Amino acid sequence: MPNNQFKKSELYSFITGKASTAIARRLQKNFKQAGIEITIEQWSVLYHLWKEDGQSQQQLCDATFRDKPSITRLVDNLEKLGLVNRTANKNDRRINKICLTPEAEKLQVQTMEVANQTLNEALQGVTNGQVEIAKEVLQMVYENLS
Amino acid sequence: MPNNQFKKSELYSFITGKASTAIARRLQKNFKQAGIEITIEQWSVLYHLWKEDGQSQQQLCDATFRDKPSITRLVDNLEKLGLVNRTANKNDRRINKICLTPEAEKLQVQTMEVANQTLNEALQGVTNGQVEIAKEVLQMVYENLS
DNA sequence: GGCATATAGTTGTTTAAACAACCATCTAAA
DNA sequence: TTTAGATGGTTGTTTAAACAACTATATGCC
Repeated sequence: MPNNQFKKSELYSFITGKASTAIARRLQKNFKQAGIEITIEQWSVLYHLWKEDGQSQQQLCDATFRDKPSITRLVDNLEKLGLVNRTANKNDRRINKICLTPEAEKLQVQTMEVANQTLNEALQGVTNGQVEIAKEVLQMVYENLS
Repeated sequence: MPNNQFKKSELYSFITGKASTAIARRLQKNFKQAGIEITIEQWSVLYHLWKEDGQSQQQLCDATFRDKPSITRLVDNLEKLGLVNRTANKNDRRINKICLTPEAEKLQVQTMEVANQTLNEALQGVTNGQVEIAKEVLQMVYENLS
């Protein structure tokens, strides 16, 4: 196992994900400074609805890598905020279709700008090549464990 | 801003940290399978106490990248589990010295083995060189945002 | 010594994650 | 057609994160 020596020394920072925690905190802070009053978890759901509106909760589970109870409650809170609506699917009454409100549509441009800016802050001084490799590694980790 | 094009396409996965979430879940699962009944957050505190016992809560905040209330409650729970003790520092009564119990010492070898195994699962098929670069990128992200 | 300020830690509240248990609806097979 | 199993979603409970407000102790300055 040739990787072992190296892997051990990297154990802690890989497992705890300090970098992604740092990005998440900074994004939340930048949202707040921009007067955007949503959590990053709520934003991650909206992000996928902006890509494709009207998805089911199960589809949102797969897209956001969260379990069903988590999505139930995130949708609950987004509904309370007036950002999405649940409507029953007519063919299959088990399924909730989650749709964006006009209010949520308005947030898209603004939040994506903040998110891009945050990522630029995070990746300052990192080359495209390095980011490309980091992305590949993180993708492989994700696939190895899925 | 030459990186912009690339960065945008990576926005979501970088921000949400799917890889570190996946590692954390797998580690928790592997702990459970090994009959180890602690959370990964509790483990992360123990990890730093195994490195250096008797640290203050503030030192644990810095080491684990958590805020003071989080450490207060993690230490509360570790104390309830009989894994650490709080003792007052004699020179400065504001400071709690957090010390491992013999019970916690026993967990070290076992949990580090599970953590290493988990990391090997996660990094299967990834070369040392790639991991090295990923580590550098994540470290730079962390420093950029700290 | 007395007071402002900094530092260490705690408590309250909201949001979310993980996991188990649960209900409702659909599907497929006997 | 009825029944078993699968699928979509909800609820309950514990643990943790984030943030603000707070208490207690220490330090430095007048």
